[in-house]
Amino acid sequence: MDDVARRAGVSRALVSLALRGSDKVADSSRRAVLAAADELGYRPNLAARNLASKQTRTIGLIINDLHNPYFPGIADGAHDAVGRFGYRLLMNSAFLSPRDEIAAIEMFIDLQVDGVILTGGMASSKAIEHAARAVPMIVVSRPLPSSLLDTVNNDDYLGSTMVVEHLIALGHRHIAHISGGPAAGAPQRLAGYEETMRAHGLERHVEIGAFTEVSGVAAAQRILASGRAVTAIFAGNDLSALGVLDVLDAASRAVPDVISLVGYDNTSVAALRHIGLTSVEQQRHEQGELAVSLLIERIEHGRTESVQRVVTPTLVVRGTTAPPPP
Amino acid sequence: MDDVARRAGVSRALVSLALRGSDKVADSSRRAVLAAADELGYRPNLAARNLASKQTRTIGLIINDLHNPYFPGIADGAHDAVGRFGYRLLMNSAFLSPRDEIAAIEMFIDLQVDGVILTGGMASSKAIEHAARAVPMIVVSRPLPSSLLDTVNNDDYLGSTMVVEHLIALGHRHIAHISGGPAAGAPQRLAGYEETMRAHGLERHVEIGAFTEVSGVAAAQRILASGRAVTAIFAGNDLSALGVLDVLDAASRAVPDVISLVGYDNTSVAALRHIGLTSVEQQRHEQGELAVSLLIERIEHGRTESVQRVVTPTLVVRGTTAPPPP
DNA sequence: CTTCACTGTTGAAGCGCTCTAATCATTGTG
DNA sequence: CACAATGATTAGAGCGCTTCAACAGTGAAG
Repeated sequence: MDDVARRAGVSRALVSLALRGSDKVADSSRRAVLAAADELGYRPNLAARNLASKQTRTIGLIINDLHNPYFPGIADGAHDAVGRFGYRLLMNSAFLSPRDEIAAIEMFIDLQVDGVILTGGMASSKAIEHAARAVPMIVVSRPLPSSLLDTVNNDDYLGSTMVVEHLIALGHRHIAHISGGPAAGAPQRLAGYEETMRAHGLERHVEIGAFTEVSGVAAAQRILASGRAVTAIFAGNDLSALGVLDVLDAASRAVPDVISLVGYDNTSVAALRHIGLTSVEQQRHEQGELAVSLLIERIEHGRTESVQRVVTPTLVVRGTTAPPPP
Repeated sequence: MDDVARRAGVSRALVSLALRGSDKVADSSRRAVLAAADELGYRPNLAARNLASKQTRTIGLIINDLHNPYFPGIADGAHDAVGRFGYRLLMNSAFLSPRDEIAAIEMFIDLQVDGVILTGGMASSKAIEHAARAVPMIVVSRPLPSSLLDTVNNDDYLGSTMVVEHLIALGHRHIAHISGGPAAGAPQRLAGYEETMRAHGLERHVEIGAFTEVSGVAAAQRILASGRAVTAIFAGNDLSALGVLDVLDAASRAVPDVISLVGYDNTSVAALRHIGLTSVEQQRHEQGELAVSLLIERIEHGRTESVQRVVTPTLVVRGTTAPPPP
């Protein structure tokens, strides 16, 4: 920076101001500084800048599982929003391990990021709240009520009722649900299913599974083995729906002619033509954007009371749902 | 840090040494420092540490496209290796934009990371080489020969010959290839296909596409429309294979009974039971690990001559390949 | 005893920036 | 023409750590 100052014939302080676009720098000096910096190939050292200014204009995003096609949409939204606010994004993954998840949060805190977005995740709420004391934090796609942090979630209950209403409107009466058990959002989806079925006076049929392909396979096999005349299956998420799809295929139950199938999350796999799974879009892009703007409120306007935002999902109808056979 | 020093009854310098596990700290002092740090909940400021020590023990990983299921495997490998070397990983995405890709690299340089791993990517080799002058860099899964950086790639030529040999061994003679055009690795896969076909005296049938689902759809339609008696299709990657699968399905050409289909990359989608696509595993975990250790060689042992490592792929046979119909 | 070689510890000088308060230059005002 | 007001610039302290050279303290060797 001294070199740039010398070359531009100004002081180091002015170089600092000019480079950050201060309006109290004369146009002539600004041009001289910019030219000198360019000629010297000067790039400011962020560590020094962060240290001196005590802020990084950086937001840390922790992706729970890189292999899960659900999360990239959130990252996209965050990326777009962050750019608008003049911040930058730094990412890390929890690599599906609560240990690594906490390590990622702590690393961001040590790096002095201005805020942290945590997606999904399995770390204990105690550990997360502890971290939230050290940095503005928002948890996305995991219902985690806390007075210390904000949350953004899709309305899983509503999304679930939309699925069931769709199936009922098609004429289905025997609809089974494969629940994700205790996984994030699963209880809400289960509740939506149960309430809607009850409201329509229909009998419920729930299999407890998980949000994985194999659990979908197992649950589908149990449903077939039960002998009950199910005409539609509402899987807790897309991945388990794919497991179901495979079982139905192997058992020669045509989808959707004999059995309709619905997933949840509207992941890229569901959108593949060859799969064409009816699913629920959680507005991930919007969730990501919302997370950033809520974080900025805390960072720049010092908000401290916690906010829980809910986003409205939409049903994406594809080829796996149709009226039941006569 | 001063607080910790005071509480432990030592100097700040010794706190620094103790916290970093120096062996020239008396056990008693070390315990005192650790206890004091713990009681005070002290966490060192990384910006300050990086600034003072001029190293970050951090490696930056740039994922070309978060939506592409190919990349997480590399990240996993890098994550594992980085831990073994006592470094930490920081990630960013190129969000499929050459602009953002360069921005991500520059951000890492500004943050003074010790090394950068670039996966895939579309930035110009000139821009990448320019960045490689500022920080040790390695490019993974993109053939980019340069004396300024290292590369790790899967042997696409070999993988491609393995696919063709597999199909020929099954009895296929009329094998079409859908090329990824100029995409990373595509020319090598094309060459492997052409050479192997030629070596066996078989006629080649190449459709130029891209590494996307829609391009697979278009190419498959062209193949069917050509009227040539193709019994096997080797798609350039899994995604385009899925497009092919859908077209074959719609045209009632049973896979693999009538037509065999092979992809490339062995992504998680190929592994889904319902898809079960025969594909080529690029040893992504190994590529990620290798990238880190090559980077460490540059960082810690000052290696400057460039290294190009090639990893041997393996064929993963699943349900989409079988002997051709009689 | 003195000397020497360690081991353990510390004071102080930076690392490369930002930011406050002070200074300098210029213009407008009475 | 002095003076205030405004705008542009700068000196220098400081951010929280590392690191180097210097310094005690200790026990072995002479």
